[in-house]
Amino acid sequence: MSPTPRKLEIITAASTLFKEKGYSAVTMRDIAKAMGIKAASLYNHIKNKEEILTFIIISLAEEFIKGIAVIKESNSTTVEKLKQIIALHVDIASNNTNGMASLNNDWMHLKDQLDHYLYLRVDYEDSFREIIKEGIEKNEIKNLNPDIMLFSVLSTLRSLYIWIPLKEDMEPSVLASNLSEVLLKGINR
Amino acid sequence: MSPTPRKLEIITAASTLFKEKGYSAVTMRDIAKAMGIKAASLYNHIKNKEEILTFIIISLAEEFIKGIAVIKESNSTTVEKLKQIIALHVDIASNNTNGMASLNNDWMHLKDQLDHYLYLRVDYEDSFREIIKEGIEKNEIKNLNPDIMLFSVLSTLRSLYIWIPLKEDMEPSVLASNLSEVLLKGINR
DNA sequence: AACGTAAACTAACAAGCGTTAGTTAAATTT
DNA sequence: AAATTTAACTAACGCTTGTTAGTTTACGTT
Repeated sequence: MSPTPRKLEIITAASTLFKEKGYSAVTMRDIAKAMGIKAASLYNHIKNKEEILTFIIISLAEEFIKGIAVIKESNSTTVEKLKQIIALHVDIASNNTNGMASLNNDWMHLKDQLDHYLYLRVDYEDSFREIIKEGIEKNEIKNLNPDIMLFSVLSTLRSLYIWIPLKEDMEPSVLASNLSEVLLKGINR
Repeated sequence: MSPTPRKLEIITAASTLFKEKGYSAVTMRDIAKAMGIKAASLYNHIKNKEEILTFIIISLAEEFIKGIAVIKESNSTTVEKLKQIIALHVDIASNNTNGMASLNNDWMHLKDQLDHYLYLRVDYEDSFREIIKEGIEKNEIKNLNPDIMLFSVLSTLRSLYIWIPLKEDMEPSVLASNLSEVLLKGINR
């Protein structure tokens, strides 16, 4: 089940290229060239191109699902939960900026696992929305349209992979706390 | 300079497909099929595939540049300027959800106009950052890291094209004001 | 020393790609 | 009525695509 080291190298090389040009524009020959081998050699380690994309996306999606499940079931306050979600995104995105690009932009090229991915995504968004709604009911956060709050925060978190490489000097923990400040309290004085 | 009606139909059809699968995964035969003609017929109206993408991206980018220039030079308060920027994004995204997908995800496939696009993008972000910094200096908004504020707000605004089609019932003006509330004042109570 | 395996290679495939050339039919202008 | 223009068509091109088959090379185990 768990990939061999060489397979992981292929996935890593592919992730970098997928981020630069998107899945469809990257050829097996591109991936091979980045590793200094020929395209046919890749098939000693992987089944096909789709398997690479599937691994990148599904393993990341499951990380998020596991993360939010723990947060949701904890007995923290809503604000604490939201901060934990922000930290979760900063953590995962920091450790895999390349893969996050595929998760965001190339999921529609999944075949076998497309339905599974869509299920995970809906599940994640539902959990997130639940936490927001609970916070409104308990009067812990503002009573605004939950979908708009979800959309606003999640859009920022999903774009982290673009900005993190531009701010390499910033510690993930610092980024997470600064982001919490902005997302939770706004920028208005 | 301005495209013929038929050329615009091609661009519109292409935009829809580009949003669904990304520029690289859409073939000229796909675009032609969506219009009920043959791929070769497209070339009576356009120079090549790249021209379609270039038109979609550059015309949108220039809309944003023009919009923010007006806002920046106005003598509104910082908070008013920020609300105007939010309204600008909601307006443009509402009228071209498909094209916004290419602007966000397919700009790297530009050739001739790639440099021009990158220039416009930097210019836009600089103007936006300027407005934020000015607001901090004038004590109109919080004194937080300007890059993080910029990143946070702009990520949400750039993702609007994904969410607007899911919320067709919501008026653009209502969306803009709700979004202003969330982005400016945060979700914490 | 012989064997087995892992991982590279060369060569090739069928399918699909963007694009061009030349043709045809209908609509518009002279 | 004749000439021109517009916008579709068929056919084909050279190239690239993902992938397969068969071969070679290097290395650890017997």
